[in-house]
Amino acid sequence: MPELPEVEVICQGLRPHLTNRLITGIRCSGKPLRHPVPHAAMDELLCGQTIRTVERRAKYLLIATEDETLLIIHLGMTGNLGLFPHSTPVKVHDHVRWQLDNGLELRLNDSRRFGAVWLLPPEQARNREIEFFANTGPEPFSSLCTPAHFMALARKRQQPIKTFLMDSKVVAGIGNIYANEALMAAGIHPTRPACTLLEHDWQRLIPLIRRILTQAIGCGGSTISDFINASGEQGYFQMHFQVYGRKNQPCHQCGSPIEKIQISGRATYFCPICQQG
DNA sequence: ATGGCCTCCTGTATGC
DNA sequence: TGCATACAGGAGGCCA
Repeated sequence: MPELPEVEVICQGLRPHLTNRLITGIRCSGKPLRHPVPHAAMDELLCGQTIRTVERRAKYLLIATEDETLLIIHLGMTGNLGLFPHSTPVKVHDHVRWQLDNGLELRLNDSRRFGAVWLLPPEQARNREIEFFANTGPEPFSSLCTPAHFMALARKRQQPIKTFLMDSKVVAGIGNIYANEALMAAGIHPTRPACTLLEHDWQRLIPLIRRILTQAIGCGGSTISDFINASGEQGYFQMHFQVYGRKNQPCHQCGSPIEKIQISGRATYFCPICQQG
């Protein structure tokens, strides 16, 4: 899926096109995504509303209207959002289309249908951190992301640090790619038990997580197979991967072959020489 | 409470 | 070429 950088790139790309646009109609394929698409609720609460803000929280895109109704979109593994003229032929896996008053429509295309769409009425939307994001950890860039935060949650966690970083209850937005890359940058072995990281480890790791996410956003995200931004352009951060997808290729730091293992069922890449910490 | 496994679904790559 | 199998950016549920 799009991880935090890819959702941020889509969010920034869509914002100028969606802000102050009127939603005039909603079309659905009828196929469920992760959950049934709330078509009727969107017809009732979203149609005729003007979009005021477009934001990101974790890997979710948040689109709020003038009366503070909140449309929440998650892209799962293969979800893509793009703007197209109404007349553009609908593609296979175009599951939701939000029609706008300027002849364009926002289309959610998702072949695997692991994505999801929710609609929160104004009251719930105002309390979204409690109503919807109660189990979502702080943003990586938030001042809440301190060594103390991570150490408190990791205190009894024997699980691998990589799995811990990917736990959205711990910190939002870090998926498989950026967990791999951040641990490489910090020289930390991905299987190291989370509870064994000391304060100075977190003091090093947290800024590296932020740096990598920032660089990825600056590159327009990472395009592995099918990620494209809202304008249909690819991202280029994959050119900067140090470990992800580089099994048996030489480490850019020391030249030894990058190894690939499974951790909690997820592909994990690391340099056995550079990541002994 | 913790951690590992499985599932949702489709497309693509790989191997026989 | 054709078919079977493995694997892929997420995340939540279930079970030990």
